[in-house]
Amino acid sequence: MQKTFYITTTLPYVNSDLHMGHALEFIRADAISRYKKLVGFDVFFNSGTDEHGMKILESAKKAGKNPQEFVDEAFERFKIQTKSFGMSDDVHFVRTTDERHEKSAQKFWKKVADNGFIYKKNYKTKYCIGCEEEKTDSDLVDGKCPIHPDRELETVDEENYFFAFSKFQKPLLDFYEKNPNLVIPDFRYNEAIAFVKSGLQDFSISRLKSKMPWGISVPGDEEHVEYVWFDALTNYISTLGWGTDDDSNFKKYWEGGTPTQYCGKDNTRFQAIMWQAMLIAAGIPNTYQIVVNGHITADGGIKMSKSLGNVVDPKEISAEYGVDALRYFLLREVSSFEDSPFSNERFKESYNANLANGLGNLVSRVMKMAENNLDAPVEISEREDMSKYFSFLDQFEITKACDFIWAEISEMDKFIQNNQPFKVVKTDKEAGQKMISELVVRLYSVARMLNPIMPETSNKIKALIKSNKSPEQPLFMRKD
RNA sequence: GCCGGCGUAGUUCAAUGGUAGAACGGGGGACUCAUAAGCCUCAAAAAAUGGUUCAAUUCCAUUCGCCGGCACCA
Repeated sequence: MQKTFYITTTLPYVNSDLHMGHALEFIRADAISRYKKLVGFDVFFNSGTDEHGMKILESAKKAGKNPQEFVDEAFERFKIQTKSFGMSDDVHFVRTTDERHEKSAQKFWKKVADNGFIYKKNYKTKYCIGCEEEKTDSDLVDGKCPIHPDRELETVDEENYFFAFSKFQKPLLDFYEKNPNLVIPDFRYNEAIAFVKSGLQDFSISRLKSKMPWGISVPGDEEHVEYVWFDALTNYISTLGWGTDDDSNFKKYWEGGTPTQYCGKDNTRFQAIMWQAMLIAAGIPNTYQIVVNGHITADGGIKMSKSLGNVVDPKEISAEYGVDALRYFLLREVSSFEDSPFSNERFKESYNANLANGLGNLVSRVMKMAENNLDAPVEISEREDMSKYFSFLDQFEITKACDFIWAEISEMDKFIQNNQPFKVVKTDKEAGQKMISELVVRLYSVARMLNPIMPETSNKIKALIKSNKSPEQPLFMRKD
């Protein structure tokens, strides 16, 4: 039977547009998904939108829409935006307002409750009337709302459901012990373990429907809805039909594979700790691996922010330079695990150096020689060994995998310079043709390796080779 | 405050107890198949102080600077 592979992104809160960090996460997961397909896995790639909660309710109200209408429109925008990232066509989008997800999430709640890990108790929190929202201790400055320091904070005291998170300290630590590669990179794993070691407190996981109706009803209690994060995290298995009549995908891809999750570093706690505890609580196998990305910063490692005017929108990059160029930068120039800077200047420099002058120019020079000097397209065998390249991807070292490809590009340029097939072919046709054919074979292998990284470009190069044509337009036009 | 990490050419990153590598950017050169691309070549770096050592960029300590983690942020 074909081996299966499951991979997921986190679900962006559908309230706002996708930013560069989302592009990074989505494109990384997409690249890994394509790589697994390339090496023969049956892949289930999950992504989608988180659509419940107070903030969405408020945004909908502001826009004068009912929340369902609001999230429906937002989801359409989301889908269009992911197109500009070059996501695979077969990605499964889950929405937390899907009926299927709601059923699954309720079933999950019930399971955790049946296992004795959900209970009711009073929940006290502080509420700022100025902001009209609950405040946590970390929101407060000197015990006051930083936005409305003159107003007294109200204490909210209501009955809520709680998740018995504290009972999972030992189970989690045991699980971590047995799975030393759960979280990549290791320094993020260390942070998560340190957090669990410092002690866990139970969490409130519901809200009173009378105050916040936009959520999934708590099974057996119509007065409450599930608090967003408890609901949202279950998407990773609801998308596979867990807890529904047809859970064959869950069995096939989650239980039968190595479920892998991508997330940003701000999300480590949710994915590596809470979600894992929830899975244990429900008696469901844990995630196999969690890959944590760094953040995209502006030049100088500072935060991107509207007020500083240094925000770079992935949609705009994609529109100006093409989807594959955006993918290239995020997969090669952005560190696989650490924070990395992104600016228009950096992007353009890298684009010109590596895509226009590097890859694009090489395709033109090789294929021009082939077109002019070979009588027929070169026969290609797809059997050659690419294990070294693949081994980087197995470790999610995507930048190193790209370095490997570009090292080959550079080798080919040097080969042409040193051996001058364009000259040889004039004096010794056979020898020249042989060299050119070899170059075409090597170019094809570059195209194969590019498949997960730059799928469109990969296909274009393969098509040129199969028809023995040079590109009519440069693959990547130089930008000045 | 506590814990962890980092500080290397203009920039982004490597490696290493014994001559510090690369890429981009900058200077120069020969060539021409190619997108004035490619190739060759030159200049250019270890935050500071002290210690261990025959030898420290690497190990240790201190100072300075930066970053991350320290729970309801979905």
